[in-house]
Amino acid sequence: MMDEMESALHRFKAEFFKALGHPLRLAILDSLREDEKSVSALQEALGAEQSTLSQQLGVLRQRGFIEARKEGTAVYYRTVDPDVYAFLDLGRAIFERQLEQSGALLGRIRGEGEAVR
Amino acid sequence: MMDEMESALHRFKAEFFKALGHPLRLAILDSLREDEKSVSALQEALGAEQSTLSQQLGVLRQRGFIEARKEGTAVYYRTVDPDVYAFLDLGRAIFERQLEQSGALLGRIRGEGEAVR
DNA sequence: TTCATATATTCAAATAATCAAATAATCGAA
DNA sequence: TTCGATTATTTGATTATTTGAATATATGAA
Repeated sequence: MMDEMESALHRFKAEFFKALGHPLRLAILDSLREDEKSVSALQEALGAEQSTLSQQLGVLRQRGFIEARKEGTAVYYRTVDPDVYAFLDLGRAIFERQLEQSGALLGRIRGEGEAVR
Repeated sequence: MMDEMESALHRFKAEFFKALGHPLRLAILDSLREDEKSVSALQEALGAEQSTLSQQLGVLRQRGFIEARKEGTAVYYRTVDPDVYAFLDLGRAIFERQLEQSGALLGRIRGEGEAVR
């Protein structure tokens, strides 16, 4: 039987993965790869509702993925630990293999020339 | 604005992460690190209800993380792509740093000597 | 001040995920 | 066959997550 400590760890890890289990949150992180961005810049870039965006930014901030800097009336978000991108990219590699195996729709996603992450 | 292809990719990736965003599913994967295991062995090891376990095995299988082999009346599950463990471990490293930064409860989890994943 | 802009928070509704009990399906042994 | 063991599926109840509209808050400019 699993001991308590181990399952506590699994609970924490699950929280970590859950934070990444949302399209908009992934899009936000990708959007912050090169530079910090203001909320309105993200809104423009991602085409999300203001309140929705703000809420998902809150999730990512709570879980420690991003942090905020205030400048006048704007708030700029940036990635706390750039290593998450290595992690996300490794995730992509693995999940691409899964898709390939299931003979899936990767072609459409991967596209040609397009630098898609 | 994000184009459709990119957001489709984010949706797929989110599904991938979401599959990992559950304590029992993580425990299952960890349990399958070294060897395949039957459902009843997992049930014993993880202390989960039979139906709950079977359901979560189904999620992991659907998403392509594990696959099944039938032997008599037992079903043995194994990890499809062992590289997911490198991925999970990298995830752990990153999320540990997040915890440390937030001054958190990692000590208790990490324990001494105990090989916790 | 007051106003406009940017962001966060609250709220309610809709949807999705989780759980465990009950039932079904499968298989080997008697 | 029938029985027992193993696993999967269905079901209903519960809880969690997501969404956008509405409202609140903060800040700088006039």
